[in-house]
Amino acid sequence: MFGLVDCNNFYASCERLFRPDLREKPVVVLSNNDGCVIARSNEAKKLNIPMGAVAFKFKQMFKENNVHVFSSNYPLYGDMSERVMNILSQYTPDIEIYSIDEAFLQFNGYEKHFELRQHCLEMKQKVEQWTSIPISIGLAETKALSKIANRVAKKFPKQTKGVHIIDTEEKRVKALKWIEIGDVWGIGGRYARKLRSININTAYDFTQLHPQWVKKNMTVVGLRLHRDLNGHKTLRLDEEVKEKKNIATTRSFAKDLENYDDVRERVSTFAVECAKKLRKQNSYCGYVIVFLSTNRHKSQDKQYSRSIVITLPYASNINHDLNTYAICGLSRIFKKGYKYKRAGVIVGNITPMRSKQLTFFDNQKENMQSLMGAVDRINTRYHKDIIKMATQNPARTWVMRQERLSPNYTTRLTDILKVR
DNA sequence: TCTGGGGTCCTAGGACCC
DNA sequence: TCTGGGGTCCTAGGACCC
Repeated sequence: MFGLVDCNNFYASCERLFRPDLREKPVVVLSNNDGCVIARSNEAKKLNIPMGAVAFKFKQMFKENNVHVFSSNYPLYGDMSERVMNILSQYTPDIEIYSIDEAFLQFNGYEKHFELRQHCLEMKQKVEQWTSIPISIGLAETKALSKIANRVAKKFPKQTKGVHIIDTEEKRVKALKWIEIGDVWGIGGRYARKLRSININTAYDFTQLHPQWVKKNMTVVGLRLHRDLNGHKTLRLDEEVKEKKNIATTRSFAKDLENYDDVRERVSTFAVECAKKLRKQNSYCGYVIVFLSTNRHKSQDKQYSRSIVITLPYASNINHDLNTYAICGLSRIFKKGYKYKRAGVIVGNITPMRSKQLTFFDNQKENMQSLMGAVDRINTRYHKDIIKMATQNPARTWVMRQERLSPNYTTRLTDILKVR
């Protein structure tokens, strides 16, 4: 059996951990730059605050309804996620951490020793006791079905106590007929529209389609889903923690930027951040992509958006290298006369450091790695990046708009809760 | 004033090889 | 009238996820 564990309203639940006064109160968490709503407590959902609601448009509404608003606090969420995953992995060795708030579990041979539903109820209770994060669990014979079982558990908490198991054909059909096509894992907006246009409205309708039609119109990805939903184990548990294939650092700016130097400063910072992420996973990258764009929401402004790929002469993860090539890319795509809203650096063709391909010339100097090591250690110790590239103007402190940031309760000594 | 950020996989088609 | 067959690699674009 597969189990899918999903933390309920994860970010909002994290914000409530150290704020017992917020229990049963509407809580929302905003995206970077406090742009839009990305998590809502049940009470906030009841107020009909939609996912993705634009924060400034709802300001008044939040005030009138005493909605507690938070900026996103990723150190807190990341740490709580790790704690939850650790508890889950005590219940089965077979676990795939699928996202910050979700994990697939596999239970092989448990039926001989455990009543699975009971086992999961205990697991759920343990997670809630140790972390205060409420979770829902879906169980079924395939991954895609466990995902659907999870939705049932979440939608009917009273009847299911947060754990739903699809273990009969009758339950499978019932769940598939209940779930709308657009809510199925793997069916996004485009496919949902296409399927509805041929009168496929539920997951069940989808399972009745001919496999060849699915393959032709939705590629093998759709076909795998089709098989999985029909109860044929197709998608497998992916336990391996893989090195990333791409790493990105991208941001919207709090204000529009028009000057080349201002945009260059941002791109420089993004490039250095990418280099840092690469070193953290012991990899090099082979190319750097730089992109920039104007504000697509302001249709009255002239629009411009471009990206460029710069292939490095040798694989690298050195601040200086990535910075140089990123700026070189920017200089080729930057055009004067536009109001820029967003830019980013993406690195790719990532290879592990242990298998570095040397070139005839241009090999980076040995001592650069030790220099980067020292920079990382110093920057970690002082919490912020006190050593920067000169292109990252230290006088300019670009801060993200984070007006309602909670403390790093669990990851920073100075933020630990005081108990008098 | 104000609309997020970071990922993956698959396919078709072009360029190239012998 | 008329010019093979079998490959690989790379990239852009389209779909999806949380």
